[in-house]
Amino acid sequence: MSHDTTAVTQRLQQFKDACRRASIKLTHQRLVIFEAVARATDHPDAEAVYREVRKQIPTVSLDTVYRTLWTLHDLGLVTTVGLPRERLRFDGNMAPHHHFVCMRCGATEDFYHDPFDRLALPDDVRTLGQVQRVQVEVRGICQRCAQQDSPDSPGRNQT
Amino acid sequence: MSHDTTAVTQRLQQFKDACRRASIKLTHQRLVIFEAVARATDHPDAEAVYREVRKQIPTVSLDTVYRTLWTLHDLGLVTTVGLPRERLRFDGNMAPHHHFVCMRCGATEDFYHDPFDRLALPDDVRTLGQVQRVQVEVRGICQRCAQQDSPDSPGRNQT
DNA sequence: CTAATTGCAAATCGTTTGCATGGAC
DNA sequence: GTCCATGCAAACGATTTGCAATTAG
Repeated sequence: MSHDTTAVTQRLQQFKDACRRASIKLTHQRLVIFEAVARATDHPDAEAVYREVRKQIPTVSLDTVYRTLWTLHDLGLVTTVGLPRERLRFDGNMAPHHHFVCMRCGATEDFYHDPFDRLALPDDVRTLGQVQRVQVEVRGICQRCAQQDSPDSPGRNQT
Repeated sequence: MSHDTTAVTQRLQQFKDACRRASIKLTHQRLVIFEAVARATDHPDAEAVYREVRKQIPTVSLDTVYRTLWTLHDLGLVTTVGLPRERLRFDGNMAPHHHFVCMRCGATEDFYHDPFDRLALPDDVRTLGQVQRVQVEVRGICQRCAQQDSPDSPGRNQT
């Protein structure tokens, strides 16, 4: 299972353009790493990308993969599932609620909105598995971070 | 800012009951730790809970906090933000999409559903910060894990 | 009294960093 | 030729584990 091939090709071009614009070097490893994440549909962790990339570049190092993934993230070409650079967080609120997550500082605010508590799921989701809970995740920049628009945590802040 | 006090008291009772039912010991540290997470609204990490608990039990150890939080998680009294025991995952799919996340194995599947791409946010969310993206997170147990209903990863699987 | 739980210290594992070499521009 | 990017190895930090002492039931 992979994303539409044309889409990937298109995104490859996007990547090259982005490199030129950001004037960072378009290296072989970067290209292969980007292709690996762009093609993947399973939200791979760094190790998984590493394994994939090694098929083409047996000498890549894991840290290059990490560095490149963050670079792609900074270019806005890749996202993280959940919060980037996060540690384990616990939530003692068992009532139905939703989250506003600050992509800069990681602050996570609860909010309540009944309509979101009873979203109608499309049927094909049911085929994926047995649903336990549905939550809306709003990503953005929180008030505090938005104000001190000066870099709170420089770089790595896109979506 | 803390949750409704009555609610917390109520949950404390729930906790005691849960302990009895699960026949695990109701220790002082467990009680205080539970109260700390139940009262918190900021999705604390283990360290934050630890700091809070130390105010009442200066001798607790951080690992007891971790162990207890997982116990609470297993009892279904506490959730994690994002996936429990997760590592950093990347997502190369920049098109609007949503996630089905398996709470047992961590597999994350994309799904597409236009209506979810244009959910109307309640106004009070705007006050929290500048919104960048809205995503629906469906938590559950994926097909594969549901089938092999035998413990794939024993314990730590509720929501 | 017994088995579960705690606190401590050491181990583990994912991720990051410093530095010298190599490669893109 | 210059400076950025890579690979290596070592550092780091969050989380987990083994073990002996302690305590709830």
